[in-house]
Amino acid sequence: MKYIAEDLKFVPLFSQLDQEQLEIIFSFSHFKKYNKGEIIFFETEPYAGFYCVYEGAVKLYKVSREGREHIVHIMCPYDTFAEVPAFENVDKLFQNEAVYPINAMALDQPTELLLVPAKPFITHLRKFPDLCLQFLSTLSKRLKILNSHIETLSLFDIKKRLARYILSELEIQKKNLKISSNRIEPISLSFELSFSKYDLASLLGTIIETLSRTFRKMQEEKLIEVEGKKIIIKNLSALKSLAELD
Amino acid sequence: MKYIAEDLKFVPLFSQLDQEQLEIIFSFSHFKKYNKGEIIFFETEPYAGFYCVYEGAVKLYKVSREGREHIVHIMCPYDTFAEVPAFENVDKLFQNEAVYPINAMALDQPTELLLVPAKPFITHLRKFPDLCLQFLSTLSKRLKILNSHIETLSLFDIKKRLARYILSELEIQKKNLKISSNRIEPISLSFELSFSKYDLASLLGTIIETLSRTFRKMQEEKLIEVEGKKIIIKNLSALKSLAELD
DNA sequence: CGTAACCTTGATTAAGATCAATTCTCGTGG
DNA sequence: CCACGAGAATTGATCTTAATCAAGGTTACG
Repeated sequence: MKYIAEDLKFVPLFSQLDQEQLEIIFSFSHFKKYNKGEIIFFETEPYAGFYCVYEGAVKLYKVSREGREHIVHIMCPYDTFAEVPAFENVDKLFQNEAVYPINAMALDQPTELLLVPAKPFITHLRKFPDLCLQFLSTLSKRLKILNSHIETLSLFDIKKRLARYILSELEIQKKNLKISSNRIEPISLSFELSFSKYDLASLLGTIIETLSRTFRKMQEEKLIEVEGKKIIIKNLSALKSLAELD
Repeated sequence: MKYIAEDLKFVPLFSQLDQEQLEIIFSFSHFKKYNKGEIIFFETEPYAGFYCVYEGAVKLYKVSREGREHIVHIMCPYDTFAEVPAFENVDKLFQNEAVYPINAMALDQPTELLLVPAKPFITHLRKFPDLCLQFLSTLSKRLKILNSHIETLSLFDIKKRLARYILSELEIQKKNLKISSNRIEPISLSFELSFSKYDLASLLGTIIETLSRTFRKMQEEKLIEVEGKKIIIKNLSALKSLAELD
């Protein structure tokens, strides 16, 4: 698939920019294609720039010395990631001392990303005050997500974490429905996992065996039903109360 | 104590601003004093603006329904906090729908904060492109800290978390020494806890009993020595290797 | 000197990780 | 079309870590 500068408009980060500004950013950026399981960058690798997902999905994850993996984020189309080293310390960036702070791996078969090289981008950024504000908003949202991730890890057990995850997926689906259809559709109480249960376990800060047992418990309690990758919500209000979101 | 506009210069966030800009921000901001244990704001409370610590310390924390508390951040002089709702969604902000995302409590007896009201601030922000970039850098650093917090919670046991905390305190001390003294001083291998062990436990995602036991174990292994609030490092390299930072 | 907050220590329990054995699923090639 | 094998997922038994419960000790401070 061939993309053009206008496609950048779908990226929330760039949605406020005019055609000319988009062309500038597009001119020094380039597309990269990855296969499932392919590494995009490793932690501590020299920083080139930030990425924007066009197709597929990307997991951002940390690995402990013993090899245990924890997924911090899963990025979907039009999400941007790895902006932090671009802004954190501009001097460091221009001295080529910035590094990626995390590992990134493609999750889907054709994962297509736009790489926006940081140095030309930062050089242009001063000219686009609106883009600055947009970035502030994007980073603020990211901070909020990370805060809630910390809350989840430190205060909730696995069952509650899973309940929260299921409800958040439902929310995303609701939003997507609103965008894609103009007629009123009944909100579906089911969704498909878009990645393996292994990755879901890692996202929830646990391991696959524990996740499997937790799914079983929640099925026994008639909260949900699991068929392969499909999750069907059977008792929404009980799920909300379990997740402490009612 | 009486502060003037120039004092804002010590705040990294405002360090690049000129006198006139500082005066503007100072003109619509105001100081607030808190006693130890006093609440600064609760989660979900309507958002007024962000804070800047002048004196004392502030803990930012989440509380679970069962009453368990987890400290996400401890803010010290010249740190700013609660900027996120100002940037996250400007429309929401001006419709008075923004709320604080976390709880904040003063930790020290006289805690003095500057409250910068968000609406006038955002109105002015467009005129200060450098301040935007400074905020991007501040939020990026915060993101990095939160990422490492998540890594710590999900991949390290309590002993490793404590080792990491001790080493990070040593780093902060090293930095402060560099700033405050122009002669070369030997780097001290001890420091004072600046808050209670109860709060330290909560910061590390555990409870005070477990923290107490962990301190004892680390003393038995001759890694550190604990005398009240004073922590003395006895074996730095072993501590680094435990924290996986060597 | 007395009380409250802070901290330590021990015994017990519970959540979740680890280890190990199967089973399920799906893509590939014969 | 079936067989094979690899990766994904389930299940059970056991172990480890850290939380909970309970009691006592220390410190700070009016």
